[in-house]
Amino acid sequence: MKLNLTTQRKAVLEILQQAHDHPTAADVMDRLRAQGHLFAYGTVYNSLRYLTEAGLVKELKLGETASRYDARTEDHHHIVCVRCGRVDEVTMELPAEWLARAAQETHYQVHHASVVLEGVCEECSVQNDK
Amino acid sequence: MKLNLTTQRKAVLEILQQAHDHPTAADVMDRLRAQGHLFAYGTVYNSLRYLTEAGLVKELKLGETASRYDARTEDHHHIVCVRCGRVDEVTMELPAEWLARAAQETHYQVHHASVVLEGVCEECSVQNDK
DNA sequence: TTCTTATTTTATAATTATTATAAATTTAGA
DNA sequence: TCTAAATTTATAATAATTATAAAATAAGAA
Repeated sequence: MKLNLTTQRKAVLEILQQAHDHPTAADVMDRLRAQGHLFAYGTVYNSLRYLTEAGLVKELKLGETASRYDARTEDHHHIVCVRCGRVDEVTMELPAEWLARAAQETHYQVHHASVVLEGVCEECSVQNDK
Repeated sequence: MKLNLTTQRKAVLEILQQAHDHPTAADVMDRLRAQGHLFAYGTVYNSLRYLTEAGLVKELKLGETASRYDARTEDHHHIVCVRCGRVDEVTMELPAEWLARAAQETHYQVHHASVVLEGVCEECSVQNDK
């Protein structure tokens, strides 16, 4: 499958590559608009799906209602601040030994692991340090 | 806050306690109907939220479109079969040392961890063992 | 018990995130 | 340049869930 990066797909990808947070489709839409790009909503979703299937971005389902998107495609985990909703990366991998034991316990072939941590980010715990 | 278990809330709770899988709201609705209970959809959602807030059940957001519910309230993780969608429990805890390192890396106070594994369940890998 | 108030259920409408559809536009290759 | 394929657009549809307001039920005070 050859890659077909149209103007709108490229613009969406660039938004994600420049983003330090993990924007939702609606966030991407807003940022495109801020750059003067007025694409159809469907096109943004379509682009996000295309880029995801092409392996250029990852779709994150962190238990919120909306998916988030991430241009960092190396496998990694996430941590969500329960106060402000901010999402950060966790680059550490789960111990292979732990995964092996999980496979043993469940009798599954384990292909993939995703960890979502919850906690309070540094900013929030400084602000509200009661 | 005192617990107010109405007929409908009790019925929903019992469905979840008897379930070996991890039913969605729609599944719960179906099983209630199969028992002759015809509650309003909103009531089922309302009951699920009530029971969740009361700590009697847990809401699982595993990256599918619909939430699943679990009457097992001890903290545990889940594994999803990518072939058949079945969900099983993983009772092993993450190593405290791993969580501590994650806290250090992210500068978060980590409150909670949830692991979702993906793989192929025993049945599916036997069936389709190409 | 009866009256009053609070809680809950019900039916329905509204909302949110997302996907589907069909026409119009753009792109690419013959 | 012509034709076919792919893509964008605008809009409608869908799925899961929440909100609303009226009706029903439960609980407490008199």
